[in-house]
Amino acid sequence: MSRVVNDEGGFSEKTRGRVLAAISELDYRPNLLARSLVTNRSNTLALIVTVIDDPFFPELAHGVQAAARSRGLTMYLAVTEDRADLEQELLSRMMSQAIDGAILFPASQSGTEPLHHAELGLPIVTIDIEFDHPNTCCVRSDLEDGVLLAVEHLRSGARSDSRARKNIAMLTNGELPLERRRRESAFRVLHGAGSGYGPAVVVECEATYDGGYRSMQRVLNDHPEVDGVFAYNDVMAIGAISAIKDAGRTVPEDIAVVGCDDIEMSARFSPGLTSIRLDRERLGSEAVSRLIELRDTGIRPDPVTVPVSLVVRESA
Amino acid sequence: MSRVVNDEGGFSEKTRGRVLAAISELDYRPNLLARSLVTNRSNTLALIVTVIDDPFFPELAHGVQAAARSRGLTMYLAVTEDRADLEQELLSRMMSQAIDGAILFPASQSGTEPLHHAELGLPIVTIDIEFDHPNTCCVRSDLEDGVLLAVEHLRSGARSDSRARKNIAMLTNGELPLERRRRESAFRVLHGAGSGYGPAVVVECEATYDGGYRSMQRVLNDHPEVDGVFAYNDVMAIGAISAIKDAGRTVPEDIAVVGCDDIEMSARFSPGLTSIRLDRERLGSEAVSRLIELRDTGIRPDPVTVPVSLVVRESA
DNA sequence: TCGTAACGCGTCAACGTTGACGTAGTTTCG
DNA sequence: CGAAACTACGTCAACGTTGACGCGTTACGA
Repeated sequence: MSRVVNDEGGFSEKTRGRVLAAISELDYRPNLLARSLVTNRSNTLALIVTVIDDPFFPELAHGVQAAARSRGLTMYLAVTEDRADLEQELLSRMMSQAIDGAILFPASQSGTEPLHHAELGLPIVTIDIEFDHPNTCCVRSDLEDGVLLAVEHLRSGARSDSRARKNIAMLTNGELPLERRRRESAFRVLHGAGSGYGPAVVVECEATYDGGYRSMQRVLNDHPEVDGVFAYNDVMAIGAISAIKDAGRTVPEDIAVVGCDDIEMSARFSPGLTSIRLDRERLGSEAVSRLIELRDTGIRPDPVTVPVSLVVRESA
Repeated sequence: MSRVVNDEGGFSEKTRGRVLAAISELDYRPNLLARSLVTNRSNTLALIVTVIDDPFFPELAHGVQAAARSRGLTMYLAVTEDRADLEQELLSRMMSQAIDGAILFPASQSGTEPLHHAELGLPIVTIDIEFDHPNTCCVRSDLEDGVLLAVEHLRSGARSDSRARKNIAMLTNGELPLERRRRESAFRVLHGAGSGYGPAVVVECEATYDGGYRSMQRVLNDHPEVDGVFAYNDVMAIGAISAIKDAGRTVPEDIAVVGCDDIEMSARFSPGLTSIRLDRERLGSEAVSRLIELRDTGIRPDPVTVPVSLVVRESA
C-alpha cells in the first residue's frame, strides 16, 4: 500500500508491520515507471552536455551528481556531440520519460528549439547561456570578471618573474554563434576598442587541443609580435602551448598563456597552466537547486552568477 | 493507434493518413513511460562506471554511445564513485525503470551483489570482470597480452635509443581485491617467478595521478635500482613520470615508463607516454551487441576478448 | 449464390502505481 | 448514552500505452 511505502502516516503500527512483512516476503520492488506514469515525477534529472572529451564536463558532472544525490535525485548524463538534432531527440526523450528536468549545455548550433520543450513543461536550467522562457533558468560563471582578471594579469605581468604583455591574441571557439561568445566579447569590449587594451588578434577554431595547436601555429606565423595568449578554454590553451614549444619558443618567457576552466590537467601540465577557475561544484549545486525550485514552484528563479578566480601557475 | 505509430501494418492508407493528421494536429507525443510499463522495454541502456575523472571512462562512454545510437538505443551514463552501495542503488533504479540492460564497470569493493539484479532479469554486460551468471556477459581487453607486450618492450629496450631494463616496478591499483587484479597478476606470472623476468617491486596505491606520484616517490626512495615502470593505468603513469622528473631524474633515460589504456592525454603529455592501447570503440560496440543479444535471446553470449596494442612513444 | 478466408478496424483488459473517496470502527464530548 | 468527529483501512478510477480478440466488410473461389 502506497501509504506505508511512502511513509505518509494515517495507518497503525500493526498494519505497517504487516505491510513491511509482506514487502520483504515477496521481495516487492516498487515499479518506478508506474509511479512516474501517474505522478509525472521520477526524481531523476538529466545533465545534457555537448561533449564528454573535454574534461570540464566530467568535472561539472561530478558537481551536479553530488548536488543531485544530496537532494535525493539521480543524475543521468547524456551527450549531444554538439549536434542540435541529437539534443532535440534527447530532450524529447526526457519529456516522455517524465524526467524532472534537464541541466543543459546547449549545442553551439541549437537556436531556440530547447524552448519548445520548456514550453511543453520540461524545466530546463542552462549553463552560461540564457534563454528567454519562464520555465527556464540560467546559471552562469562570471566570465566577464574572469576575462578581466586574465587580461589584467597578462597586461601587468603580475608574476614577479614575468613582464607586461602588449600584444595579446585570443583563441576562440569558432563554432559558437556571435551572440553566444561571452568569453570573447568580454575580451573585446575590455576598456573599449582602440585603447590598446583590446586583443591584437582574434583567431577562431575548434575548441579542442588540435584546434588550439593549429590556430597557435597560425598566430606564430602571421603575428610574430604576439607575446600573450588568452584561450577560450584550457584544452585549447594546452594545445597552444604545445604549438609554441614545438616552434622552439618558450612559455612564459616568449609568450604567456592563460586558459579558462582550470581543468584538473592544467595543474599537471608542464608548464602549469595559469587559468580562470570556474567553480564546478558550485555551478552544479546551483543548477540543481534552481531546477528543483523551477519544478516545484513553477516560478522562474533569478539567474545566478557564480564567481570565478584566477589561478596563477607557470604559464603566465 | 499503436499500429500506425509503430508502423506495424494491417491498416489502410486512408486510416494511416487520418491518424497521422490527428497526431500532428494534437501534437501527440507517445508516452514512453506507459509504453515501457506494458512492454517492459525502454530502448535505453545504462553505462555504469566507477569514476568519471579518469579520461578512460569518458572515452569508453563515447564508444558505447556511438554503438548504442547506431542500434537505436539511448545511453545514459551513471557514476558510482566506486561505492558498492551506490552501485546497488543505481542497478535497482535501472530495474524498476525498465532499462533494457546495463554495461557495468563494477566498483572495486562490490562482490556478487550485481548478480542479484541479473537474477531478477536485468541483463548485465561487465567490462573486464567476469561474473558467473547466465544473464551476464563479459567483454574484456586482452590485458594478458598487453602486459606481455609492455614488459617485453621494457626488457628488450626495443626503441632504438633505449636500453634494456632489468628492474621493473609495477604500480598497481591497491583498491582492487586480489582476484580482480588482471593487470598485475599477468605481470607476476609472466615467465614464472624467479626467472628474473617478474617484477622487482610491486607497489599498491590509488589509481589516480596523486597515487601514481606518491608511489613512484616511494619506489625512487626504497628501490633506487629500478629502471623501468609499468603502471596500472595512464593516469598513474603520468603521475609517476612527474615524480621522476621532480626527483631530478629523466624519462626514459634513467627510468622508462609504460602505462595502460592509452588515453588521449598520453599522446600530449611530455614525454609522450608509451602505453597499452585499449580499443574503446570496439569495447563499446561489443558490449552493446552482447547486451542486445542477451536481452533479446536470453541466452548468454560467449565472452569476448578485444585485442590490445602497444603504442610506443617517448617514455619507453 | 453461397461459404470461407483475409483484412481492416474497434474494444478492452492489463501493466503497477497514486490519491480521492467511502465506510466501518473508535474516540470524544455534551 | 447518543451524536459527532475522527481514525484506519479498503476500493476504485486514472495515468497512456500494448496486444489479444472479435466483429464486420470485402474478395475470392467453388
